[in-house]
Amino acid sequence: MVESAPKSRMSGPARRAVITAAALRIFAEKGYHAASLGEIAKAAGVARTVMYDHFPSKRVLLLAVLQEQNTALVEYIGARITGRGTARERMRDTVDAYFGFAQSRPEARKLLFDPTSEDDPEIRTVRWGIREARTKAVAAMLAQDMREIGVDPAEPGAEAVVEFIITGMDGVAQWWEHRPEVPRSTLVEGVMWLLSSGLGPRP
Amino acid sequence: MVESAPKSRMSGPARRAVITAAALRIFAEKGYHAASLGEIAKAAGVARTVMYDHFPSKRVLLLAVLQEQNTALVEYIGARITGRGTARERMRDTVDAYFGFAQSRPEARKLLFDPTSEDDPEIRTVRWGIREARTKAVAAMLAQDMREIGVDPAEPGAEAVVEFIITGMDGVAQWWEHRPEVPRSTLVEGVMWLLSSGLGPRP
DNA sequence: AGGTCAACCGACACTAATGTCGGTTGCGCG
DNA sequence: CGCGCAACCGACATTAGTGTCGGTTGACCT
Repeated sequence: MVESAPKSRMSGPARRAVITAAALRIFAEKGYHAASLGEIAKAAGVARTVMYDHFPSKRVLLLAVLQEQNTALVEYIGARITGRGTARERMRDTVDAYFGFAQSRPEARKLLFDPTSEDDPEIRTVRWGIREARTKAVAAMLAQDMREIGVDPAEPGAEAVVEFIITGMDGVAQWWEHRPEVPRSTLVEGVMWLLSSGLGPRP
Repeated sequence: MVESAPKSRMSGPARRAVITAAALRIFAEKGYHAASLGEIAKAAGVARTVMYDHFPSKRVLLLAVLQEQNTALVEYIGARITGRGTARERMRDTVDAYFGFAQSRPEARKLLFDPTSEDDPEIRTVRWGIREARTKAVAAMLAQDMREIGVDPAEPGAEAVVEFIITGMDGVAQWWEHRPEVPRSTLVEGVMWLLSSGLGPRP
């Protein structure tokens, strides 16, 4: 054989990591259906059929990537939220941590939170669970503030506001990808400003 | 032939309308790639190949649906925004009109504004244009308010806030689909409350 | 050293989708 | 009435993607 390229043979876990990394990129860029295993395999530097030595199907591969990135998110946010300081300080830290995650892992943010209309029921369920976990976390943070100003966090209007805030943050994160020169602190200030005083005068 | 079902033969425009209506539903439900022409044809009550007598390709069909729904949106919002009243009143009317659109045409909202990662460049361009038009409209509305409170609408922080508001509204609209019993006015009040005073005391 | 396990791959079968072609038939219009 | 256009359809060609199978070979372990 005139073979020249010494394709490195990796250990199972190492190869799996390479594959999930490639899959994250491709899935985030094209969406689940438009992404093909062949393309992901190519990006991971292996033949297409090798995929099946590591993951039983494309669907399971996506689910693995989702789980992986979700734990990465939890670790990322958790590591930066000490839980110290006033409610406002903790909120600010959380907002900042979320933008930090969006900055350092844009594909992960996209894959985890962009509302792509998916037909597969299990995928739908998993993604909804991830999204809901985030919603709950934010709602819990805001519940205290709301009670203090005399608003029942369980009332529909309050829930809607929580959704507003969460998806609004995502929107800012998306927008940020097109304007990476804007410093993170500017985003945090803008969000905190709106959250604390609406369109009223800036403090 | 023992044919019994008298499949009605429609005029060209009428059939096209049926097809785009079906396509809107299926595209919104499954996304572009997961939706198949066969399925849409079935929903429209015709054989699959009839699709090609009315639209040259699946891609063009989607673009047609997008244009159609976008003009529907513009008409819907435009018809409800008189432009009279104070800035706050107009803003309230706009928010209400948007939720009205989301309520009466949930699939259209989904198709037009959910950020699905699409690979086709032309589709991407069209959808981005639609989204940007909405952003511009909102930014123009808010510019006046911002100037009045001493904020330059062109500064990055202000832009980010506009993105926050727009995607936040979308988030509320999505959430509303799961809680349709909540009256529209509650959503409008919630949004207006946050926009005018943040998480401060409700007026 | 040599044997075993797993990483790796090419060829194949299968499915589902898009798009084409030729033909048929209902409906409007002179 | 009859003529023609266009709405409609079934059969086909083609492509692209998923998942399977058998075989090869490198690396580790005793």
